[in-house]
Amino acid sequence: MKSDKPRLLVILGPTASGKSKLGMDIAEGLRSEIVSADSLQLYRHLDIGTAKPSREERGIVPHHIIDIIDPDQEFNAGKFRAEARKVIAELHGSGKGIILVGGTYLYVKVLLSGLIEDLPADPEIRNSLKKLRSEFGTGYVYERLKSLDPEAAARIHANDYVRIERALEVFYLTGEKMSHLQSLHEFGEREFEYIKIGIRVDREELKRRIDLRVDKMMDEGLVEEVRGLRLMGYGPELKPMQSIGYKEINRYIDGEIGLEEAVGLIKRDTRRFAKRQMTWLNRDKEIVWFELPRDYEKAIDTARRFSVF
RNA sequence: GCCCGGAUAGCUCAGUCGGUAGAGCAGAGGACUGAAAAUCCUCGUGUCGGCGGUUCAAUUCCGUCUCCGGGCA
Repeated sequence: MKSDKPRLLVILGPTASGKSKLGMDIAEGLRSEIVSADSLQLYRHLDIGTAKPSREERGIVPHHIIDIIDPDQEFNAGKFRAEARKVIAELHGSGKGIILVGGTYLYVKVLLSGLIEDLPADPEIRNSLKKLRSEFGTGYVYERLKSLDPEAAARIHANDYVRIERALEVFYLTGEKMSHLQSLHEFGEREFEYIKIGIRVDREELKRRIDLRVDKMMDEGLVEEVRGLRLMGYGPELKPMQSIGYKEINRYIDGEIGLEEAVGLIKRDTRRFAKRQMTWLNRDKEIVWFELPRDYEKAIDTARRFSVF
């Protein structure tokens, strides 16, 4: 029974696990294109530090949702969802295979399972909440959430300001409790057919790969890239400039730390990031796992069989 | 060779007026519904350098040995 839902091959794995290469290898010769679910590769001018696929690679296999906004533009999971659905509809319409390569699990999740509708971010509400926080402290803001939406407060830690702010924002935006809206939604949407392929890499091996990759970024001129961004007027306070690699190099440029120290911190933070990514992936029971590099051929084989179907 | 310091968690060190010990960093695990490469939570047993002695009890006091600093010859 053939459905006309778009079919997605989803490739998941921690940073530096070889997702992009695997995606490319699968796509080649399959009339497939890659949709990137990466919260940083979508910024222009952040190339080296985000390990963005090169021009040549993108010439061989078209990539989408890369280089779509400037570093000072706002982006979020909701915008990703809208953009990705649009791209996928187009690809599906022209009969192309679709490979979703995801480093940002939240983006993959909201694309595949939906998002509470009509709940955009509101900068004004956020700013006034931030003012409240700086005046009276996070605890005060948390108490407010407790009185307005105790269920949400119970699930959010008193120090997790980002989530406290969002839950309050939702309440002020809609007059409804975020906890209630979440219980209605529960990620129940199934708009696509998909298979999730997960890449597992031995911990020591991943550490080696991360170290190598960071050294390579330095050789390729990460410092120059960050200097260039600063010259273009993109300051260290911007969201993408606070991400791993950019944050540390900015501190180096501003004389806070030495270059070697910066490189060490990038490696460490990348390792920690990979662990956080794995926390998501380990919990996702839909993932079919492949140990790399050992199961490389097997992974490609499984993917092709799904795509050709 | 002599004198003075050190030797305690993977690393740097604190501490126990004698009752088998704890910080920082590193590391590990977890949460996550428009900031997500963000944000946040939890986790510290280790021959307290070896061997003797004193003591009800020694990682702690004493002796001795080993190693590492520094100084004097």
